[in-house]
Order: sequence, then C-alpha cells, then structure tokens
Amino acid sequence: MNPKPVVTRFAPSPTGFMHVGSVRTAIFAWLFARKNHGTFILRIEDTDKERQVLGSIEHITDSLHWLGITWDEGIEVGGSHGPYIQSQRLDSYKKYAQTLIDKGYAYPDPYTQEEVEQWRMQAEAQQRPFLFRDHRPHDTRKWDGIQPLRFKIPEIKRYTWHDMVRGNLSAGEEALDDFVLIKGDGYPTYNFAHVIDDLEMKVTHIIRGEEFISSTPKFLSLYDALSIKPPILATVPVVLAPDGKKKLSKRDGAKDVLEYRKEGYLPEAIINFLSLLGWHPEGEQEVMSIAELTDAFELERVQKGGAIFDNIKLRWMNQQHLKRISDKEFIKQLTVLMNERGEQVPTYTQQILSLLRERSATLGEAANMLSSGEFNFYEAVSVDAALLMQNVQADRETVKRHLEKVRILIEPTSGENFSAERIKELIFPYANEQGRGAVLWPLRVALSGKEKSPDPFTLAELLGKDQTLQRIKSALQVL
RNA sequence: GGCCCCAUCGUCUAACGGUUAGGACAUCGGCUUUUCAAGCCGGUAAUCCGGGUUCGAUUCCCGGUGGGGUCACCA
Repeated sequence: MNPKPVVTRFAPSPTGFMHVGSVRTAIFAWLFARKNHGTFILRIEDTDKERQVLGSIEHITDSLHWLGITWDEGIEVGGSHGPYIQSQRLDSYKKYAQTLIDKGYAYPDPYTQEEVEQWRMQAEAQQRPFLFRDHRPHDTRKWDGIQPLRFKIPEIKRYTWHDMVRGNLSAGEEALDDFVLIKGDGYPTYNFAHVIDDLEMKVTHIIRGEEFISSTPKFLSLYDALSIKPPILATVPVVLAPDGKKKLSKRDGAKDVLEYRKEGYLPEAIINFLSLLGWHPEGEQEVMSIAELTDAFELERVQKGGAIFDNIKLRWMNQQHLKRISDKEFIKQLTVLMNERGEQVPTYTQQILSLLRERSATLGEAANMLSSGEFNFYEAVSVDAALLMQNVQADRETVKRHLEKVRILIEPTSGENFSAERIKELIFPYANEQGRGAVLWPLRVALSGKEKSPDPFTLAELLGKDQTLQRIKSALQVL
C-alpha cells in the first residue's frame, strides 16, 4: 500500500524570539517533510495574548527565510486548510468544544482561579501532584462561555503509545487530568488547539520537543474522546546549555538565530550544525549540504538524550561552509554584511581576498579584519626594534646585515615580476644558509610591523616592490 | 514529592551480542617558509555503578546513582 503523504508542521508562538533550540526542532520537521516529499506547514500558535510580542511573527518568518527553510502551507503562503494563525481559528475550536460538550466530555469549570490555586498550593505542600479531576464539580451547569471549559477525561487509565524516536512509551494515571480546553478569555489552550489544528490540517507526523512527552496521555485521551486516530508522534531531545544541566535558554547564551546572521554565519552552516545536534546520518561525513542532509535524514536515527550546544564546533562548521563558496559569493555576502553594519568594503586584491578567506571562520571576522585596517598595505607601518629582534638568535648587527642582503637580493626584480614565488626563490637559499630564523623573522616583522602576520613572501607581493623596499629601509633605520 | 524520559572520550556522536570501542570539534605534539591562520600527519582521551541472561555484553533484563522533563486559564 502506498503510505499517506507526509504532512509535518512547525508551530511556534510569537513570543519574540527564535532561539536555536526551536530552530533545531523546525529543521528536523522540515528535513523529514522534504525527505519524504511531503508538506511542511508553518502555523502560528498565538493563543496566549499576555505573552505575545509585537512583530514576532515577522521575526519568525524572517528567520526561516534567512535559513532557507521553506514551507508549503501556512502564513504568507496560504493553503487549503487555513487560516494558519490560531487566533483566527476560534470557530473551529468552538465547534469541537461543542462536540465534546454534547458527548459529555467537557464541562464548565465553576471555580475561581484563586480556589484552584489554593488546591494547587496544598498539593504542592504535601508533595503530591495536583489533579483537578479530584475536584470535579457535581452540579454540571451549562457552559456560559465565560467560565473556562474543561475536558472530562473519558477514562482514567495507563496509556501506552509509540514514538518514532523513543520507541514505546507509557505513563500512569497521574498524567491524566481534566485540563482546560477553552480559557476564560475565549481562547483555546495549546493542549486543545493543536489537536484540532493538526486534525484539520491533516498533519500526519507531530515532531516536537520532549517537554511535551509528559502531557501526551492527555492528548491521547482527547483523541479518544473525539474518536480520532492520533498522528504519528516523534519526540526530539532538548538542546542543553553549556553546563549540560539545563535546557538552553537565553540566559545561557542561547541566541536568536538572526544574531548569527549579524555575525556572518552562513545559513547552511547553521542548519548543518543544528541538524547534527541530536541526529547523525550513516557514515562519517559531517560537513553536508542541505541536499545531502535532506537525503540522509531519518527520524529513527535521532538521539534520545539532550545535546549541548557547542559554539566552537559551530564556528568550525561555518568555516568549512565558508570555504566551499566561490570568491564571488564570498564577496557578495561580505558586502551585504558590511553594508548592513554601515561600513564600506575597502579596496582589496585577489591576494588580500585569499588571505581573508584563509583567516576567517565567519564573514564577521573577515569584515573586522578589513575594517580594522589589518590588511591595509598602502600606508607605512612603524616597526619596533625589540619586535624585530624577538626570538632571533643573532645580534643586531647580524640582523641588519641580513636585511641589507635581502634588500640587495630583491632589488633587481622588476615591479611586474615581484611575486611571492619569485621573492622566495631569491631569498630562500640565503635564509637557509644563514639560518631562517635570523633572516625571515626580521624580514616578516619589517614588512608587517606585527608579531603575527602572513609569511614574508606573500607580504612582499602584496606590498609591491616600492613599499617592500621602503619598509626594509625603515627597519634598518630603527635597528 | 508523583509521573515520565535519558546515560559511550571535555563536547557532538558511531558501533543490527563478537571491533585493538570508530569519526568530528576541542586539546597536545610534529611537519609545512622558526610568527599567526589554513593544511597535512600523529598522540592523549569514553562505554555511570552493581547484579543478572549469555560461550561472549557498550548493546538485552533488573536494581541503584546521576541528569533532564513535567505536574498552568504557557506553549
């Protein structure tokens, strides 16, 4: 039999911030949909008016657009199962709520919030779980639409279910309670709304974080009450903070994904890194394109335990992806980044570009090198005598003699032939004979003015003949 | 506290009961044009503990320990 086409969804709340943990979950759902040629839905779960942050829906779509995570149905693009914003779907929830009332599976909560809170605190003081169903009211009055509507668990029992990542799971009766379906403000709770939405949007696979695992029995009970077959569940592990002891949060350095754009990370690198956090394909390849990731993705290979987010490996991953893009693309992206920072891209040559690419792991680092003037070879540098002599096993006079000799060796070369290769040919035999350290170190420092820099031959080519000779002369003067 | 989940190098992970427990990041050492970066080569480094089952457990079972999640008119 040909299986039902896959439909997955990513359903964030517009609370102002898309951190790497939720992005990772989105990536798993997206890769799974793409791998199976299915449908990926973006739905906004905005039933909590209190926590809603203005502009965050746009922030979510911006983040996904930047990452290149595309969706087939949802906000912006529409689709045949909309609307895709929960606050616009209130009629659906009302309809199903009425169905539950009619079936005797829902009742109005007659208590005040204070009363319920009181019981909760008592339960907590006694170190036992709070169960609303212990306080089920006897008089079942009609729902006035103002009181919260609660689900009446049809059957208190142990639930057992299958999870694509975790295998068989189960939970005891304590996990089952009469949760709120519709809040006092008329909005549904997540617990109710997502079940209805997934049903109406024909979602086949729910891929979500492990914080939902303990409320799964409640959802299953609701599916039972509505006589619906639940979608296939896949629970992915949490992303942990660097200490490995708690969920990664803003406080522990969890960044908004768009922060990584500002720092000059490539979206492919972020996706590659995040998808390998808690998942691993067969084989040992780790640097992968989106196409390769999509092709290899399998929910069954997702890890069960939480994974710590490692910025250092992310940086390395970005460097790997940065190496793989063309010079043209590199310049294009660098220009965009620098313009966003309000900076101009200074003049550069092919050699400078090569150095830049070799020495930066992010576009932000490259931008910093350019704007800090690190590769500015058109102005004179001041050289420090102590630096020229640092680590050198020779006295000043000897070093002076070496530099003078180097100057004489390269002097006859014409400006056009002043290449790194040519300079090396001229100087290297002499350096080998006299000791590389005593010749090459002072030369490099003379040309760069710095303790750390590219090698002297490359520097000479970058500087050109005149500037090279000029800098050697300056160094000779301070010695 | 109840319920639930998880457990391999520092970190991310591989190993359909039989491997010298593999790879990657990080780290350390060497080479490459005595720096830095990149690159190449190599080293250190792990199956949480205790019982079973088995000829043989990282792998299966039980029990500890540790960590996490959850017990909302938040998602």
